Amino acid sequence: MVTDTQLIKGLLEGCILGLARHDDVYGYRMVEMLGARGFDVNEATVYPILVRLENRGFLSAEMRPSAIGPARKYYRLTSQGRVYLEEFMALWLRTRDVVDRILAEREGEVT
Amino acid sequence: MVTDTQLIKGLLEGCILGLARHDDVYGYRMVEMLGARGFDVNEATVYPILVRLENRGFLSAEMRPSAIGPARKYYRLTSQGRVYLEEFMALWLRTRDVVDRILAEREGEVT
DNA sequence: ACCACTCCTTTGCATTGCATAGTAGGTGCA
DNA sequence: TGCACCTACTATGCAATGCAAAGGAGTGGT
Repeated sequence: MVTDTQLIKGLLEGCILGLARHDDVYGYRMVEMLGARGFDVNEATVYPILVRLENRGFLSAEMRPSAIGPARKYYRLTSQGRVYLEEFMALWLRTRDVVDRILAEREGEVT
Repeated sequence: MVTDTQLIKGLLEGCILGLARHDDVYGYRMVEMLGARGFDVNEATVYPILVRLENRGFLSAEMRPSAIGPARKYYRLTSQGRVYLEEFMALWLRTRDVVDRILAEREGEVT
């Protein structure tokens, strides 16, 4: 499982917004989804991020009853959140390419 | 310039090891190299990382005189450091792919 | 009554990047 | 000599993040 605490700093926020892009999702479900995709993260990691994203206006929340347990807090991406997600994705692509380039450099290519 | 404080957390360490992979490099030069590759980082960010990597045995240091200024502290990747760099690269590739997959998901692909 | 599962919340800590500031060696020009 | 200007490393303190640990509350099975 991909779980280096330092490596995923800052990535989770964007990934969580990404998960809520198409459908409303509740926190516990996000933990499961992230795990299924390779991010073995803790609930105590995801929930504070959701609170933060809601406070910043990137997610809106709504409680809905569940048939099999306590009520769920469904999160929906706001229009502001959509803009922020776009910015995050652009930043991610650039950062990703910089790292890839540095790690791929061979002898003699150094400048 | 790619400079989201949170996004690059944990990435810099591996990138710095990567820069010292083929040739001995001194700290000030690394700041320049990172900047040239798209990471606009501060000296106060790079030097503590170098100290940390040296203490952990991943880099070895040696002072050498310079023709144009004060002596430079050249860092060389140790065999331990080489192993650690390999591990970092593997972790990076996995993490990168997970993020890419989450951000690329379209409606209906959600599970 | 007890346990397991689901779902959310809070507290406190370790790690990291970095702004800020300081120290110091060397060159070149007046 | 004095001074400006690079080069190069070091130290302090803060903010943001992930997360271990713990708890609470709802539901269903035995």
